[in-house]
Amino acid sequence: MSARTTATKQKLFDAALKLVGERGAASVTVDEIAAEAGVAKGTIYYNFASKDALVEALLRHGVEILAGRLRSAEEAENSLEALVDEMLGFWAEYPAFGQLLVSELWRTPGQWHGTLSLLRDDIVSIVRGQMKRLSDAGRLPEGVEVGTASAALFGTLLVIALDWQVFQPERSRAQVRDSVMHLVRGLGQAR
Amino acid sequence: MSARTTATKQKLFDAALKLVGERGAASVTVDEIAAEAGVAKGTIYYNFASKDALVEALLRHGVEILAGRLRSAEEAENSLEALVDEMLGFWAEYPAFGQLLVSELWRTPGQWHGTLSLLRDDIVSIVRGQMKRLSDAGRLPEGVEVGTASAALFGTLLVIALDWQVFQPERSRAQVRDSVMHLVRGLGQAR
DNA sequence: GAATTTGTACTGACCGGTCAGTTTAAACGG
DNA sequence: CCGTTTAAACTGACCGGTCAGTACAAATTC
Repeated sequence: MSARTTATKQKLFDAALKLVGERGAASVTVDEIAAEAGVAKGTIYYNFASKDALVEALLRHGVEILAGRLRSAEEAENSLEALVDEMLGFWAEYPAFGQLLVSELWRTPGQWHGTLSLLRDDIVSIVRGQMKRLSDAGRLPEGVEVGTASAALFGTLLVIALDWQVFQPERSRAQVRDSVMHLVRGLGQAR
Repeated sequence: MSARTTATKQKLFDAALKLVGERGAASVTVDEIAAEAGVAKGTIYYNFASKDALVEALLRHGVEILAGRLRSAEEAENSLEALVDEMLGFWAEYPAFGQLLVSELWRTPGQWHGTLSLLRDDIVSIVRGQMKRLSDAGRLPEGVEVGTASAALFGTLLVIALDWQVFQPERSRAQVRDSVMHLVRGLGQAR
């Protein structure tokens, strides 16, 4: 794939992410994405088979970035706090991706349900790794199951980030992070 | 409003909720809703000004039911646990409403953003009431703010319920409720 | 108390606009 | 050159919304 092609796809991802995140995949037109990206409509269809294929690639691309960052964060500091912090940072940086994900992830037989299930597992399994460490160290309250807890933590961080941006934008990222940390630390240090 | 009209609107709500929850408001057609409800398309436009107006009415209707239940639950047993249990029960009963809400609630300038902000406040303020009780009794960990925590709890319950239904349907409602309760009890009894 | 009017709820064929996707011929760039 | 991009016109299916007309029951009239 040439550098030129890569640049074009990146422009399309940026444009699509902005519009689709704001208004939903179904109500954004291909012409709008092309205009936002400063690219001819034909270019979209040269690079992607269809509108759906573009959105699916966007989903994969976003999750890839998130997963990469989480692994880096884990490498730098092997703790649940580091993971939470990195994740919150990601949502702050790509709020539109959070909106896209939250509105598609739990759609039962949606067109991207298969893809999204796999992508969700990518992220949740990283979180689960850290949870497992806590569990093995006996630092998880009894009655809390690792599988449920890691899925819940991922979902919770997602909605807290969205809620913060949409309904409580006056709060600083540090404030939100600290609030979440209190909860997570409480979890990690119970009993 | 006649009994006949009420029945028709109820059929329309049921049909719209099912389809819109599954596939999103934008990609469901008015003809489909009419067919699902066993009603002619014209009937929809006789009862509602537009497709958007139908969805907005649906949103209000759903939140009304939820808020009503939460207030009843509070009356029966004045505790955070009772609230959580009732809420989880509601999401279990109306999963499609959860899907609708989660995919529209955080859309920045969406067509229903104004309405949804108010509806969200209805629910969150009920939760906040219980949180405040805990806070006044000194049973909330320091550093946790009531406003943030109640919004977070509402969002968290929503996504946990959705995640359960979509990705972990093998878990029983009791299991999920108990997991959440562990977290909430932990919160309520800290320090 | 039969005939007629009125109001309300509902029907479904139809219209006009929108949008995904196609086509083509020409330009660009490495 | 060949892979990529452009610009613009075009197609056709689809969909929100309309509207003339139907159904029917309750009120009104004679």
